Amino acid sequence: MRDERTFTITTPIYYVNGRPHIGHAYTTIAADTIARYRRMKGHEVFFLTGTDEHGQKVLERATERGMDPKAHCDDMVVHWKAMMEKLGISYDRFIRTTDADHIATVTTVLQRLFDQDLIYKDTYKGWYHVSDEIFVTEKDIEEGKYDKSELREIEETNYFFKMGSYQQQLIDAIESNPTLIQPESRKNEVLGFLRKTLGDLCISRPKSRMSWGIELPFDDEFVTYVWFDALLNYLSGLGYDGSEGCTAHLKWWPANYHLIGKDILTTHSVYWSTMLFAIGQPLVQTLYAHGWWVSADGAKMSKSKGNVIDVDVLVDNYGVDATRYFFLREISFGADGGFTYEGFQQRYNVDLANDFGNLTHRGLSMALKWLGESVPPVGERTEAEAAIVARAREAVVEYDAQMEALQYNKALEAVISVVDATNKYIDTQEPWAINKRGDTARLQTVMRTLLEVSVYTGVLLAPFMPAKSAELLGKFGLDHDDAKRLLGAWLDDGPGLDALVEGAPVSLGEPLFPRFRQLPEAIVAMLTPDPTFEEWLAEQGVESVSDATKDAWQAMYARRHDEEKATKDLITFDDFGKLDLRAGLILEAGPHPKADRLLVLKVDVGEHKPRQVVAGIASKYAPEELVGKRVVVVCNLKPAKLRGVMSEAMLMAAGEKEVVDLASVVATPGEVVR
RNA sequence: GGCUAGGUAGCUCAGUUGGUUAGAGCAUACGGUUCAUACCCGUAGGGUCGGUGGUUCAAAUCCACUCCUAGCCA
Repeated sequence: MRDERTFTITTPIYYVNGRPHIGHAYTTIAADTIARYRRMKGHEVFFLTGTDEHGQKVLERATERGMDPKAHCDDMVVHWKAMMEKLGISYDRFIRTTDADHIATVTTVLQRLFDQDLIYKDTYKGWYHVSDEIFVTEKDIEEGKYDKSELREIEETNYFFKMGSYQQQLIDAIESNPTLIQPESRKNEVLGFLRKTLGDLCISRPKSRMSWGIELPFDDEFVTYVWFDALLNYLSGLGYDGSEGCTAHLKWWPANYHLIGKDILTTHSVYWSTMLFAIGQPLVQTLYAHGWWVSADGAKMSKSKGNVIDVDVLVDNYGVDATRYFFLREISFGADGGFTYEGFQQRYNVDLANDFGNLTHRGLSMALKWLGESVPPVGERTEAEAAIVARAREAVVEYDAQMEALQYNKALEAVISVVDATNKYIDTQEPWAINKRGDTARLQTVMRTLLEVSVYTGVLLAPFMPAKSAELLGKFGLDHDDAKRLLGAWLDDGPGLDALVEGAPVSLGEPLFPRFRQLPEAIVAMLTPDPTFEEWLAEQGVESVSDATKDAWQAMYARRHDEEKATKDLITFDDFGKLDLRAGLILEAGPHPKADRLLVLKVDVGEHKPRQVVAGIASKYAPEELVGKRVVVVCNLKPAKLRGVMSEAMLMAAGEKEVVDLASVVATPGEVVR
């Protein structure tokens, strides 16, 4: 058994035949978060990820581009590393199947298994589709899926791995080790698969058909087929050289977790496990197959439908930390999740802006305003503080257990529950009232509690939100080493909410997560399908256009495109007519009894009695300077109580956040404005 | 056609091995509060747990059939 204070986690290596998408990002974020957590716990971590670069599709793409396959891969890998960078992924090794050490390992393993008669050569007959370069089944042919003139019955020789001989050993291993495949339902799925007879695995391709791969050491007419090559990265990436007596990888192998998407469950649970049997290496401790993010509108994701989950866009608009948080918070790791941008923003606003971000900001604001820019003394704690401490202690235990089980959403729930409890605590303690009556000692205790909770959340959220956590802890003069130290102490003895040092400087800074009132423009634009010329042509049912008519088509496309853009967000004249805008004259103005920012006005809008209007303009105008001012009033807005005072209309004013100026028109009160 | 996953409040979902009045968040309504990012706190309404049948003292949970949705495969 390996040292428990080391931790190995892997993602699949990603096939470079395309660009990274949400599926890759999701697995990688999950792996990164647990890797960061284990490092914080003081464990030695090896986080392995990388790219799978051999095979037919990569070769095809390289050929299309007129490039050498390796050069093509070098080019593609840039996108994958950029994704990792953007998502803040702290991998320890980025392995490529074209790396020399990996190729050496695969070669050694192949030779060994061949020498042990675990790989054999066999010939089979099949229907080969010439232009698609694949073997097709009898059934496909019966169903008429392929053009008969393209099919040729050929005999092909390949090498096979004796996978089938390990069937029973594999079933036994899965049944005797309940944590080998998770979640539970996946384990049952694999056992179901193993009820059928397990065949042997074809592990080669003749070079004449596909040359981009690792050459078989015992037959230079063949290369290794991708799975055998790719799966071995989990060992080669950890230093395994393929020889029987190799021990270089044993510090890290067996890995604690292989994280995979549910689509590659069989290859990992069956192919990889039997390969490990053959090689004589222990199986991974846990193979964890997680679910998918799908578009919540039920439709398959596609660019033209505008329902693609674009991680880049999320990161650009909401930040990398919020993006990481969302994917791990929203659903249970293992289950599928439905994604909408509205849902994302709602989760962001509720959890991050309103609850967590606002809590830290309001706590700091109060403390700085009333007690100055340093950590106040703890003072005497009452039951209320004891309850918060107790909640924090419970939450750490829960958090740690859920993190270890990769139940990220539950770990986050535990942290957020402390945030919720603290918001309630503020409500019941009413620090503003304590401040008013001048009870400094009590105020210090309450403020200190709030600051301590901020530190607490900052530490526990660090694996999920490294940058925001650092920003928050920085307000208290703490860094990641402090976070590590604190976490260690809390795991041993429980948190006491006494991490800060009295008198240490604190600063307010900016709110961590600004609230979003509307979806960012970039996202709205993306959600509105905007077909390219080619897509538009296809929509018109036009398959191809001659050069002669192309200009005309393009002009038509441009015209339609502009028209659609111009009409998209327009309202009709009728819509506008619904507004009852009138000239008004302010007769009276006074402060709102219960809100500093509001004023209560009486405005003549030409009716027998003036309207009462509550307006949020106290920051700009004193009541006395408003009397006599001529304004524009929205008269058919549904009346609403604003902090207890009824408002029967609204003043029009310039200014997005703060009022800049009131709209004014010199006319008899009641005159229609349009 | 086969396999897999799912169907629980208006929305998104929890519901461990069957066991009190089926929960949470959001949304809605009402109330409280002013420290804060128009935020926070409280209360309320709202569900024949897809349907039918069965096992059981007891079913959202187990079984059978069935309808619907999604994905995969042939």
